[in-house]
Amino acid sequence: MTIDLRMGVLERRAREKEALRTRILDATSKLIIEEGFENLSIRRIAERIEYSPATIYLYFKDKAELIAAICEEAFSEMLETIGQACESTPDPVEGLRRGLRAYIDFGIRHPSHYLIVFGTSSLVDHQNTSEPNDLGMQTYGLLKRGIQACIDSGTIPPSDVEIASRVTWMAIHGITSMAIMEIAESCPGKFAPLDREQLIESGLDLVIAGLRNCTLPSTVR
Amino acid sequence: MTIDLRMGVLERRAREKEALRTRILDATSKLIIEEGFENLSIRRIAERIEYSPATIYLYFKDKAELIAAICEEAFSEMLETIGQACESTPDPVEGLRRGLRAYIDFGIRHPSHYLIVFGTSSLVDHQNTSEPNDLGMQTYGLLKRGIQACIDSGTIPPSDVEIASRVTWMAIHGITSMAIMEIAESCPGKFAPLDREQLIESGLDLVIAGLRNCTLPSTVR
Amino acid sequence: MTIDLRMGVLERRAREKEALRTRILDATSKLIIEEGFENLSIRRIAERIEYSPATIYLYFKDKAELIAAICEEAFSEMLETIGQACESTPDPVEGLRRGLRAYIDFGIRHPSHYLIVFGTSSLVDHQNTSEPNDLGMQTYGLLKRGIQACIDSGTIPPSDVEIASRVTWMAIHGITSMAIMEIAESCPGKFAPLDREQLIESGLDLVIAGLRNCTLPSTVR
Amino acid sequence: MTIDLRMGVLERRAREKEALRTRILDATSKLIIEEGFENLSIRRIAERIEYSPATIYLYFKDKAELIAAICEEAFSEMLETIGQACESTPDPVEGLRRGLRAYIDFGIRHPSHYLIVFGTSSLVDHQNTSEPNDLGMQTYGLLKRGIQACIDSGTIPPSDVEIASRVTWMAIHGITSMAIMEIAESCPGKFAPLDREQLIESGLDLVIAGLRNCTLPSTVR
DNA sequence: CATGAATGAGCATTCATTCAT
DNA sequence: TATGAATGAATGCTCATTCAT
Repeated sequence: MTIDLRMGVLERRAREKEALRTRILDATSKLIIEEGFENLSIRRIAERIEYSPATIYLYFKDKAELIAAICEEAFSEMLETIGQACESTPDPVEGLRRGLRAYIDFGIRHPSHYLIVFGTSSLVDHQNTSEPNDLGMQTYGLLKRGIQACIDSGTIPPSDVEIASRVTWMAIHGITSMAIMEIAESCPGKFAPLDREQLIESGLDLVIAGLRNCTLPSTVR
Repeated sequence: MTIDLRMGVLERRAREKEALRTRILDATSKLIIEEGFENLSIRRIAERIEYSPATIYLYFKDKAELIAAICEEAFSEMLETIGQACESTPDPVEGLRRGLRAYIDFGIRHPSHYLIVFGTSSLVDHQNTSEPNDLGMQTYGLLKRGIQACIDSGTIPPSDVEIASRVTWMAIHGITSMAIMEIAESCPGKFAPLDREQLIESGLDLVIAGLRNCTLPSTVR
Repeated sequence: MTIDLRMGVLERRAREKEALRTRILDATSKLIIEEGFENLSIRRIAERIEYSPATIYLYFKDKAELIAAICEEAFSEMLETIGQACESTPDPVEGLRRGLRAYIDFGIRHPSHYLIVFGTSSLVDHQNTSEPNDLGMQTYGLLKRGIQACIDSGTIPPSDVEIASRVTWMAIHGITSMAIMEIAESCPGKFAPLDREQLIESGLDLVIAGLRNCTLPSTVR
Repeated sequence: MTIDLRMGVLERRAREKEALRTRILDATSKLIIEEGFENLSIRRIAERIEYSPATIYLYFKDKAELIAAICEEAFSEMLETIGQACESTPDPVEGLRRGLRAYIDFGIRHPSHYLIVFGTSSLVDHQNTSEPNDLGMQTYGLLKRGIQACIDSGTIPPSDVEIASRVTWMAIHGITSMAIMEIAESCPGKFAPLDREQLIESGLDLVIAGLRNCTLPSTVR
């Protein structure tokens, strides 16, 4: 009985601990979205959750670890929504297209998260992060599978799937990050302010048409 | 002779001054690549060039001016090399392709310049920069002209040139920034380390094929 | 008992916190006297109290708030001691005189506080301070009431009380600030080092005699 | 003849040197008036005279020496205008009054100079200045003489002239510095914005009436 | 478990001053 | 005589982080 009680206590404690961890992550996410990554500070997070800054260090070794956790969260959501999009139709090309679109939309919905993970300013940080980032790989795997399905169905010409996937990703990344940049309303008026939706759809058209009509290498060099 | 000597002195001084200015710019560039734009500080630059922070203010009014100088440098060279590439062949499609390739190569050769200007970390700064950035517009003009030439020659289907250009730029930007990210050797081993040259050429193939085989909108929304 | 202990801890902490706050204020005061208001810096204060500069920001939002705290402290004590002095006698003229003397003495006792509030180096700061400074107004109100009482009792000729008060204040301010300057032992030997007490009393005699024998304007221009 | 020529050259050089010194002083004075003492910097002065900052050090050992020179200049003008005012009438009381008024007016006309010399923020600096400041003493001498003349003519009761002078100076200093503070438009609306002219004249009335009707000590303690 | 208090390191910028030329 | 170049020291302020309690 004593043991049972103790387990109950331990359990509750574990749950509470987990709950605060989650609150920290949520607050951080919101802060990033609302005030931008560069204005994120431990103190601001602490204020938000109404705990002291020191408390955060009980849950995360340092700021980097906290951000890494955020990225994982982001990746996880990304993986799920893209996965759903891909599977929402039996048509392989349409599935691929929906997956790509989901990727872009994720970037637009979570610009800071996207930029933390794929933005060029994250160069340094990734170097230190040695872990292979499983979720990212899984997402990329989704893309590869989508491309493969198209090849298998004969809708796009056969080629090395690794190359085709990477090339597709590059282009889609360009669309995504430019879309994000325009959200941030930078370059105001520099360029004709085109309709974002139209631009994204055109971009997808271009990529899909490219994939269908271009013979990519069948072996990597 | 006195005059000659004096002129010599003045000249040497001017040269030295120019040399230090260049050293500052170079150090800044390197620092941005190595440690990220957000970790750039006057003090770090000063350390790098082994001068005192105050010295930098002898060459640039403030941090903003220093960064602006880097951008201008970048744009100016970019415009020139791309222009030359475009004009190096009478074939419009080949000209377009060479221009795009020159764009990518510029990014690879001057990653920090590229990232400062087009990288997503520059979001904030561009907002403040009110000037329309003439050189950037001119470069973009080159792209539009290239696309238009292809349309005129019937090699790519007619469409709104603004849309076609922007979509192309997005995709090429994706290729460029991903290429840069790999230079920086981030994501080490995360993905199969494909041959960069092959990747870039495949990307260009994809984009060109896309442009040729895809009917983009003929009017902006 | 546990509660008692905890309360003890909390209390002690509160006391310590208050103590450091006071140390900061004192150090600031001294620094202002010794090195002048314009040489006051957060870092110097920090050195003085042997804490890090950052610590000061735990007690005061910024430099302005720190200085504001000093002013409030000053005004508050000033108001009280002058008020007591005024009321220490039923004779209106003697009451006025004692109030003025209390004003001068306050300045001598708290030279830096006085100088921050009324010194000419505070020109700039007051401009920014939008709040009407209630305590200062109340102190000035004391003076006006004192003058009015004298007029009412027929001991000084009737005149506009605002003018009489301001003129009195000007003269007393002169006495006070000169007395302070001599405390600081500046002008060493420039002038015959007269007895301060005698000087102050003579100054008060002059002002009171002036008020009694001079017909000041009865309406403001 | 050679000697003559040389002397001519030397003379011209001396004249030129003196001229630049004067230009520096003038520029400094103007800068103080226009932008305030606390914004005075060697570089700003250098810009004004279109010489390099280093040049200023050829004429003045350091900033302090330059400012000391400015003060002397100011004192010198003060002495002259007050002297003229005193002598502009045979009536000793009126002469004294005019002298005091000239003092106040000088302060209003050259607020920064006045504050540098008599302001309380100059505490520290005066300590270092060991020289007895002859011009200041002479000006004070003017006041003493004025008071003495009044005593001699029987218009103010006999007393120790040193005490009477100091007391008078204190009061007048109060009027002057408060007038200056209002020029700087600080304390905006804190107090009823009385007419300055009226205030000054009333202040003088008070002081003169005080001197006439008050028996100050006849011996210093 | 949580935190109040404290801090070292960092930031952009300005200044008086020096010194070789 | 004059100066261009350079700098050490200073400014107010913020932040991630630590640690005794």
